[in-house]
Amino acid sequence: MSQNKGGRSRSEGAREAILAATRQLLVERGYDRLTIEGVAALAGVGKQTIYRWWGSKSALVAEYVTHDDTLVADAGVPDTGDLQADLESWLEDAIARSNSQPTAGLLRGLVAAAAEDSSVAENLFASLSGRAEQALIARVRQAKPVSAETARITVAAITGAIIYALLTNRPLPEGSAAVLAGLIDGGLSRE
Amino acid sequence: MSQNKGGRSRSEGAREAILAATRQLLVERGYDRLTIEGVAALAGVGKQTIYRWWGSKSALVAEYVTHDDTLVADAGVPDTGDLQADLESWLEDAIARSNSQPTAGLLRGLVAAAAEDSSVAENLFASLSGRAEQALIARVRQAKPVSAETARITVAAITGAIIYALLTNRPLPEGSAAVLAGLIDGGLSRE
Amino acid sequence: MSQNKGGRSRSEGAREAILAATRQLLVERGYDRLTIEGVAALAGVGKQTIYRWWGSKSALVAEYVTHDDTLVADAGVPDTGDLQADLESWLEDAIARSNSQPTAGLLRGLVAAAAEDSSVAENLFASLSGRAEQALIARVRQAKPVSAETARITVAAITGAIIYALLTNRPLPEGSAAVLAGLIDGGLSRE
Amino acid sequence: MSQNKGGRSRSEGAREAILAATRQLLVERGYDRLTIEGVAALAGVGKQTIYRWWGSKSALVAEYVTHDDTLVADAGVPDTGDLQADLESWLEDAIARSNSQPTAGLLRGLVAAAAEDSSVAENLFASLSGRAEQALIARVRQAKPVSAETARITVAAITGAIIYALLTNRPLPEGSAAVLAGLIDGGLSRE
DNA sequence: CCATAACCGAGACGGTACGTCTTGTCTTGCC
DNA sequence: GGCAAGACAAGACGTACCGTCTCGGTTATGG
Repeated sequence: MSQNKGGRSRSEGAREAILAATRQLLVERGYDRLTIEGVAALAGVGKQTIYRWWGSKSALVAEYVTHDDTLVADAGVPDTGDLQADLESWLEDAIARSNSQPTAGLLRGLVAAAAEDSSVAENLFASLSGRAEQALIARVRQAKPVSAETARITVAAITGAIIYALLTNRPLPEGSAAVLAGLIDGGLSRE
Repeated sequence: MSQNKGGRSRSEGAREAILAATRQLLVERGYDRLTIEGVAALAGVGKQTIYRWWGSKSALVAEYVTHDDTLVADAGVPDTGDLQADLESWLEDAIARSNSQPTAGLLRGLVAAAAEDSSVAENLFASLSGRAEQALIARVRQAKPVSAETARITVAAITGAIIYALLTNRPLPEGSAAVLAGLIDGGLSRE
Repeated sequence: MSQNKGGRSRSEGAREAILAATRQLLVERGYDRLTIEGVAALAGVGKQTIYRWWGSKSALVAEYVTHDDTLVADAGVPDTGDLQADLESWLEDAIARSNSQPTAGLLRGLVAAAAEDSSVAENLFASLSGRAEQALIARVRQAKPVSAETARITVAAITGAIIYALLTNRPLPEGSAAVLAGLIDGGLSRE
Repeated sequence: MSQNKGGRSRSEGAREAILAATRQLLVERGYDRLTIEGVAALAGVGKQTIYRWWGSKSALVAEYVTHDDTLVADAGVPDTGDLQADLESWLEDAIARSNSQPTAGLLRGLVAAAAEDSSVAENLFASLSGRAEQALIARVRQAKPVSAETARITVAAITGAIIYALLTNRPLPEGSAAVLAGLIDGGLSRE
């Protein structure tokens, strides 16, 4: 039932080998020095198999992004009743993850890919911050009487701080989670 | 004294034509579809003239970034005594600039370049937010009794919000400047 | 059995187009102004297709030489019993061929190629005079009691006279075939 | 008096350094891998100095040829009264010279240059065999009642045999001088 | 149970761009 | 004005990948 008429089924092994090779080369070489030929060779696969199912480098990266669960290990924001503490612990985790190699290099490659190709951007942010973003926004609005838009901008500032640190190669220091959490808690209280 | 020993002097006209062509192609095609051959052809210049002085695509973009004054038209933060109002008007301007075409496309290309190459990142953020960043940090610390590090993180959150909006193709809405300015004013008052 | 393992077979059409383009450009521009890019463009072929199979300009010319049958239209020396007459008619033909355009220009190009690259020399002389040389030597030794070496030198003198005329741009005049044939017949009778 | 108006005279040192460098590179790399830049660098000279006086690679080689006396060390054919013996000793010398390194490589380069460029051919053969050719022709006609044309063709055969050996990388063996001399003596006696 | 059809690895194809090398011209400053 | 130095526009070099197109071979139905 997986295909219309006769014919061999798509190879799941090839698909996984390709996505794994994509990840490895993205880490090792970055987005624009990532080549389809390199992926094919590393995955032990013909180029045509890649072009058959993905069609372009960006489509490949776009799918890789939604497929790798380790990028957003824990999307859920804890709820102990203390917004400040919950935000802080979630941020602590997110910042630590974005600072550790090889994740940092991988993320930089993905940001490059997102900047070059809007479909990658779509998937990256849906997957990376998207789920967390919704949770964060809901959590914030639960505690503070603010509009959805205001909450969204606020959350963008937090996510943006992490990306900005990544791009400028200046990792966020120890107490950053507290500062950023305080930004929300204090900043929004006035509205 | 224009050069050490014998030999023709470097052509200033060629240098300017190359940087102008770099800008144009960055806007039109983005960073990874920007080619040295394309720049050379558009600038009416031999490829060797580019490689003699820059050596790589990223070096070319890195210099373009520091050379283009229109990227950071007004780096100075106004000082009327009212921090909230000053931040808001400065942000209004910065957000408007990052939203207008073709600047938005150009910035996306530059973010891609920065993500791929750390020397571009260095120059881009030194030039783009660097000067403003220092001014903002100083301004904030003048009004609030916070550490330099805290101020830096806070400013990163604001800058990051703009970049995040750019990357996700979701322009910041009207009232964003006020929200972001309020973030600082309210968020830091608790420290 | 057209190839070892998987993969598309070599294109015979491309191979022929490349050799034809080589010939045309050799005639039009000579050996050192013959470019691989020019051959590729004229043949409607990617450069890599040339480099895949030949690897250098000289290898290309070397194969062209063994491939073009018109260079040595008739390698056979007639045998009417009269050595002098047979040599003369064979020489008449060879000289006429080397004097006619565009063959003369082509031969000059090939001599240049042979002088630059010993593998071209190998193939050129194997193909051009090689077969004829063996026939001539055999024919001479059949009529005259001389050593193989002596016969070889004598034949080299005849071939050399034609090449020398070509190089110096001084075509051999009418009666040359008779003079050269007489050289053998008379010159060797003394041994 | 060496120039029209004011200004520095042409540097004889530069001229000689250039021709010496031309010779060296011709031996080391052959004609088509000889570059003007290489000559300029080796001679310690600006490129313009070469272009000012010669204008092209072939002109440079063409002048080098007429300038190097070692190419035709002894142009005179001895005259002891015995034509066969005189020819033989002259040929012995010529063959030995064409077989010895680095002269052989140099000659191959020059033949390549001659095949590519008719002005080089002109000078090469005027210089190389020209003087000797006239002497040989005169000497032969003094002994044999043949036309100038016949003598010229005969001499071409001898010169050609040496060039042919050079091009095919098959050095003429020991007794070759005698065979070639005999060719003339015997071959022409019938006329 | 075997023909048909879509998959697979491999790799040649026509192309584009790479970064380097050389050409012939043109400054530049010293002699 | 000659000269060494060297920047310039142009364009070929040989290599790396692009995305497409065969090749032979391998699963999978479905007639």
